[in-house]
Amino acid sequence: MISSDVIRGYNDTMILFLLLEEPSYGYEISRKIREISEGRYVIKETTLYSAFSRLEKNGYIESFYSDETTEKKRTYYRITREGLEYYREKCEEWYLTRSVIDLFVRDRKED
Amino acid sequence: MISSDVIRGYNDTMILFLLLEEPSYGYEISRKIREISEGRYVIKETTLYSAFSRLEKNGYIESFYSDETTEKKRTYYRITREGLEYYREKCEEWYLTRSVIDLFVRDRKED
DNA sequence: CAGATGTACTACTACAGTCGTAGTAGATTA
DNA sequence: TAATCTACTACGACTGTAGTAGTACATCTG
Repeated sequence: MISSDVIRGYNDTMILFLLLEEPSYGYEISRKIREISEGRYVIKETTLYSAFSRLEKNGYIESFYSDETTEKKRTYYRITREGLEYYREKCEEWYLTRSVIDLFVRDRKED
Repeated sequence: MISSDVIRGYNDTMILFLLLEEPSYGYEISRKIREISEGRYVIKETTLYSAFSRLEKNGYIESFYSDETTEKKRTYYRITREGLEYYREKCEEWYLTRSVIDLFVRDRKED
């Protein structure tokens, strides 16, 4: 399992990625991350909800309640225009970061 | 410029990578990181020195002073067996992490 | 029918790594 | 002689994540 200290800074990006597809809520996001990563990464609840509030505070996502009264009371989130913009920036940043770290991560001595 | 929150957790790995080549010291490590990354990443002094002390505390590097008395007083570091081990683990972790983040970083909607 | 499990959160505390700022001090270059 | 380079150390602050705990309702299982 991946230590989340490594993914730090990309939880927000993953959440936004999933919200691009459709509005969603905590538990579903969590489940999708686990599924997409095939269990390699499982986001902690605290991390997830603190990410939600941070993203909302920054205007990258908006919360709302489902119209259907039959449904369980839960908070849904949808991505905003600013959120999409931010997501794209993070993607660019990721390519750059990945290229830099790749330079330092390879075997040098074989002993 | 890359946000250092992203590389967080890989500063140690970069330092160890450079120490694999030869023992070195703060300023040189800093310079090499800047050079290798072609200026895309510049490690902060405070980050660097706190990484040194953390790595030494964990037994991944050892400090020593140069024999040459003519040389400027500076602390050198060399990587230990445990450091090499740790470096290898971080490399493996990186490949895994990279593969996971890659799944969430790609354009989904083109609007 | 009860109890376990799944869903959907909230609250609070703690910590590690990084940042910003500042300061020291000797060596080299202009 | 001043500016820049080298080689650090100290301190306080911030952010994101972790850990722990608790609430509450729904659904499945024996």
